[in-house]
Amino acid sequence: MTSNAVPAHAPLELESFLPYRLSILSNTVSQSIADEYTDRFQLSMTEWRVMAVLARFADLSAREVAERTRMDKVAVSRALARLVEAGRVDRSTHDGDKRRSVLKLSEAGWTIHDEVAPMARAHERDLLARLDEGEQAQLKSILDKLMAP
Amino acid sequence: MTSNAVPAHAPLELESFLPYRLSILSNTVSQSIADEYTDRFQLSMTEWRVMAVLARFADLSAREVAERTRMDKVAVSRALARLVEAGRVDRSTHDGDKRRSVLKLSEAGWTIHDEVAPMARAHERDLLARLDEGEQAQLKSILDKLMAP
DNA sequence: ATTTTATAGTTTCAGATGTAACCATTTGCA
DNA sequence: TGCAAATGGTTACATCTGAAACTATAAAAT
Repeated sequence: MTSNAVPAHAPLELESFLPYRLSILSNTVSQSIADEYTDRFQLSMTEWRVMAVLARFADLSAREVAERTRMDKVAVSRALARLVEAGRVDRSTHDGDKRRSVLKLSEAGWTIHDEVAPMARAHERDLLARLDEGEQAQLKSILDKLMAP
Repeated sequence: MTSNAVPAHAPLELESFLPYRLSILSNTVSQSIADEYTDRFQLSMTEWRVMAVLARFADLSAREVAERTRMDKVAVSRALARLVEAGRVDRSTHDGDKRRSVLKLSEAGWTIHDEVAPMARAHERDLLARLDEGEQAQLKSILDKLMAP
């Protein structure tokens, strides 16, 4: 009497489940980049992200760094403490608002940045080399749509 | 004398840097799914991943679960400890090899699975709804290429 | 002006994570 | 056979992480 049967379970097919695939791909890529700088510069992935944002936008506050990196403000606070301690980021106080910090890469910070950034770009290039021109454009456009607010 | 100038720093443009975009997208998607089951079932993201794999492939060993989820074997061991403790996974010992465990979802595990899996699929559907048919096929094909070994 | 509310940032605590060391069992091979 | 190397899995440790509580300052409301 199969007409009364309990509906079969419907497990996710992880191999083709988009959130799962994105997670695997993202972790693989980020980790392989991080592997190149963590040992060499004693730099964590969160610290590098903060540095990359400060390289692009100077004089941000910690909150603005958190917004741009999409990291937790606590994580940013801790990453900054280490970066300032290591002399890689200069921190001062905002003129008109003593709560806000004003952050920028130091000389030493820029030196590290200028070594790590090309490595990161090389990884991106290697990854994109698996796609032809058209596919690269498609990917960009698709990510735009998936990430639209 | 600009011909002698030091080369300008070349910061990454994070907005368009692929590894960064993948990371943001992946975290946003996975987290929004997890938000729906963590509180309701006291289930962590790693635990859910283990359950999803065991739903699809029964009688795996812990090492096989680690392979399929791409999680660390320690993370798997701990997730399994909690799942077994909570009665969501049944663990026995392999007949011919006393080192290996044999894992499967329990009744209670299946009950939870059958609530969470449709939620996860709904999220994937909502995400893919931002793309037309052609784009969905392109994305699939592009991910295949980016994730090829 | 004074009080309330909001914001920037840090600290604390409790849980999660990865690496390395570890135990038990099995396999390979002398 | 017996012993070294490999494998499945857990434990210990040190680090990292997020939520909530906290401090200091600024903005808004009365």
